[in-house]
Amino acid sequence: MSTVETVDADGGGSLHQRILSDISEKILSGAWAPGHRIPFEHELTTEYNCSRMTVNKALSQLAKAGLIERRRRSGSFVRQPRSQAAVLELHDIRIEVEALGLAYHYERLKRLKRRSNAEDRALLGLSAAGSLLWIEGLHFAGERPFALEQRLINLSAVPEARDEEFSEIAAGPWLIGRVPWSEAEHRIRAMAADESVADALDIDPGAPCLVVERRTWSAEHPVTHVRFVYPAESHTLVARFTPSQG
Amino acid sequence: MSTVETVDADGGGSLHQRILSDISEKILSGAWAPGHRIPFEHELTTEYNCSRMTVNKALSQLAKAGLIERRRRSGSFVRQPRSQAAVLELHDIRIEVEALGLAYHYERLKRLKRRSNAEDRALLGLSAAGSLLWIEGLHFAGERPFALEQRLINLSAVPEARDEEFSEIAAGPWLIGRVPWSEAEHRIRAMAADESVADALDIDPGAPCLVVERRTWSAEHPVTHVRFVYPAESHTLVARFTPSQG
DNA sequence: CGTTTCAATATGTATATACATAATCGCCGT
DNA sequence: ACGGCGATTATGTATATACATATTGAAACG
Repeated sequence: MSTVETVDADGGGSLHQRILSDISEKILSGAWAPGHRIPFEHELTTEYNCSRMTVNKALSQLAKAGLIERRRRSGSFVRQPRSQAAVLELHDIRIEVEALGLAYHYERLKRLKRRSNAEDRALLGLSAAGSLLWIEGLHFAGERPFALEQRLINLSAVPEARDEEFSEIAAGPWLIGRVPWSEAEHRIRAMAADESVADALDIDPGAPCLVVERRTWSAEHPVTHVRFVYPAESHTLVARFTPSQG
Repeated sequence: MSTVETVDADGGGSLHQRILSDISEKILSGAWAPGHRIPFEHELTTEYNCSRMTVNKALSQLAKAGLIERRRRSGSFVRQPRSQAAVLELHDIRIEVEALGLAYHYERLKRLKRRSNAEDRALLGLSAAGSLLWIEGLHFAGERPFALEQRLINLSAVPEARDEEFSEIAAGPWLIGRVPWSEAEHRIRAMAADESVADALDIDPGAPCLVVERRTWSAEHPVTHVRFVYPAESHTLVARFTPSQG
């Protein structure tokens, strides 16, 4: 018979995900040491009561990620470990500037309340529409622009922000004092300044800039997405690493 | 009829690989700009004359790598920051490139043994003079330069490197297999490409680049200082954080 | 006029199947 | 004892199919 039983239906994630995380867990916890042969595909097929394709996809992904190594006719093996983990502080621009011995001040450029569009939702990681706050501001070191800030605030998560003008105080410090964040993600890249950025930062269009974008969650709720644009000369990020176990 | 026609049989790689690399290429070359909707699965199915599963697997992998974003009912789109989703790990460029479905290869440009000068010692954090190795090489994604590597190796800490040519293997993987590192420091910034960098990476002078510098120690001894220069489009760093206690 | 409902559509995930390919094991003949 | 060769086995890659799910756009409704 050719009926397809869809097994899923558990509250959690997909079977694919479960296999992935189960095996990753065993490897990262050390339960399966490097060199250990993990069960054959057909054994996992039995264990998870699923097809070989499903197991195969999960194992292929682990192989691509470098966690395991696959050998025909022999099976799949736990690879020698790589290290990871970063420590890079949530940077407060005021502190950075003052550490340079310069006077800090902040200036709001724009403030706009509106309903979220698809792009906003992608940036914030929102699933449903809702209202949000869009804020643009400039951080100064002495008389020179130091960084441009462009920020989205999810008003469903932080309704109090609706009444804030953010004309004197930057949204970052304001949020930190109010919303306990549980997680953040940074994306760091280089970019050429476009017209409006160049104008705000008082640099030439096309000049290289460092862009740091941060998304913050509080208990699973997206809170804010902020983009800092620094002229290339004004900023270097520093991060220190130590290898995680062996 | 239920016969399965195996189409493969071309001298090159698999169909999966071909789809992956075709699309990666179009995106990295800029032919498909951010926001552009790439063809629907069923269209690619026709173009490559294959099943939806095959296309789906390739697109899913690109989504995981961060190159595209998939939206139900709407299609798949080129993402804003051309990125790959590897966390700011000890980044192995080969793995990054291969995750995009592109062929990786490395090419050594220069190799020089010399006594350290003041600048070298500053970069490595050395107090006394000594001999070191200066290596410059290019990492390729397909035919396109992906990153320029400039490296100093402290020969007092790694004397075995004296006899290595590093013409085929990059120094990174070589060192990892040999020297247990205990600490590393990263500096990240943006920079305009100068003449020589632009020439090596095949971009315009003045184009924005992301620069990642890493200094590595092994038991208090400086081992190596390496600088990776990425064209702005080819790379985004991603880092995740959770607050250290509260 | 706004809202609710519903069908169409594209992706997400799973199944069963088929055949290719690489590596290994064991048999066999010299 | 040794070298070669074929059978076995595990993974690699593709097909066709089935149904779930999210989102959009248009029709129906109050």
